[in-house]
Amino acid sequence: MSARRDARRELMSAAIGLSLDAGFDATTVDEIAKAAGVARRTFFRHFRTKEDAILPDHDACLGRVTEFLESASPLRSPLLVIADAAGIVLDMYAEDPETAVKRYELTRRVPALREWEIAATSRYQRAFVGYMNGRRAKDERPEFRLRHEVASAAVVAAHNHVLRGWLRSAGRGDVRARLAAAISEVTKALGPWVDGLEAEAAADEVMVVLTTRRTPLWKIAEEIEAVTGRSDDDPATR
Amino acid sequence: MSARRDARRELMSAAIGLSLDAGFDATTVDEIAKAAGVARRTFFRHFRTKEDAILPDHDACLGRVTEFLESASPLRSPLLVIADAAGIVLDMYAEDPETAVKRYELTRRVPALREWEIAATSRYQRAFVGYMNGRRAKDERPEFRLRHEVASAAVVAAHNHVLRGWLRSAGRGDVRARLAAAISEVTKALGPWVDGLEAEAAADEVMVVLTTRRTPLWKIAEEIEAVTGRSDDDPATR
DNA sequence: TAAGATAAGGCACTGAGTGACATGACGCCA
DNA sequence: TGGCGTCATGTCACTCAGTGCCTTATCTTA
Repeated sequence: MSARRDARRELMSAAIGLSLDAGFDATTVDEIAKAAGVARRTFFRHFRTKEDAILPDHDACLGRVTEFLESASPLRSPLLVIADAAGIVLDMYAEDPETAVKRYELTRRVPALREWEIAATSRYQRAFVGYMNGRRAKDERPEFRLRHEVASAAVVAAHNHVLRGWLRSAGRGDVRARLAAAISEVTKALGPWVDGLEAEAAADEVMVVLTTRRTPLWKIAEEIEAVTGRSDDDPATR
Repeated sequence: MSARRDARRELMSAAIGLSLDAGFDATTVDEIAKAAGVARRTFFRHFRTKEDAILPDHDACLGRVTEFLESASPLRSPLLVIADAAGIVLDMYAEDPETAVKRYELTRRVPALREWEIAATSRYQRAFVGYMNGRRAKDERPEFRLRHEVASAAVVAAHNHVLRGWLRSAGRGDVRARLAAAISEVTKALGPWVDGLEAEAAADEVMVVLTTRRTPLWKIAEEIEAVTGRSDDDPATR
């Protein structure tokens, strides 16, 4: 089992190293396998394609994202939930800045890798749309569908923008903070529009707050804010 | 010259037909070429990849789009300009609904085609971002960059949403009208945010209107509306 | 009609990705 | 200790996309 992990890691770093050195297209799977000390066939046991060996494991990350979405509180604003989900993706990159920067260097240069990455981000976007539609499964008004598409695209765009900026700066600075800032910008513009009609309905909804006698008021307020996704300087609920 | 066009068309319809019939992956380039009555090598003179032969000519369309963007009036709202540019893409599909529906059927089933299409749409999105950044090249405030990314993503998402809906309905109904409606929705939400800071600056700008004595007032008003991208029921300028 | 350009054919080659089968390491149980 | 199943790996052979190079046909223009 540990041998397997090692082979995978060896193959990844060999693929990235050789591609940075000689170019992605000029690097063959044979060379990568040889450099990693395994057989060519083993390469394809670990990675579906050559691109797979270079880019981060979006399959696994998408799994974490969908899991997160499925277990997200139905009380929280959908827009904020998908924003948090985008944070999971960002974390994957932030976990290993050095490799992330190397990968970025390659995706900048190799069209095939760029397209592969774009396809991956679009899968996240589809997951976001699916989640938002699910949150309003009963109400299938087409206006909602459009807004969910646009909101998901906006969150993904903000995420990508922040990520690219961070990678261009060689992985320095606090990405998460920058994402939070960008998301708050997006939320400011899209929040009222996206949960506009839902907010109308929700305004009349009874909300049950379970807490203890001892809990300080500010903490209860904080909880409600986190769950409903609003804050006192939010124009929608001011 | 006409022979070339014919070969290209033959190859496309053969590729689409055979793929619909037997599946994209199970259809080889040899078979497509044979069905079109040309040599295998000729196929690759017309199309870079097998996917290329199935999907619409996004290269050409992207050319039209960038040309349109380059020649767009610098007075018009950037958001509306890219919305019109999205209309150009939609027109490509609307031009031949029957083929568009067939292609949609294939992209739904074949991951490789889906990813190809996604990569194509992302190129449009990059063009939109480039255009918007160009419009504000002097002002490089990062807030703008983010907003341009989000706005472009939103327009593309709206376009794709409308396009998919139309294709699912087998190409019936007025796509352009639906796109206009969706874009107006998006503009409602994003307009003030996207050209927010520019609007502040533009509010003080002197505007020179060149017209003739005879031109009726309503026509001048129409021109100004078209050029500045606002209307009387637009909350931003109401 | 000759010359020159341009599209198409023929052919051989590289390299990604797959399927079938063999081997070798490791743990489990008798 | 020996037999057994499992799982990662290795070996070999194959298909097919995509490319380079050279040849052949066709069409244009002087």
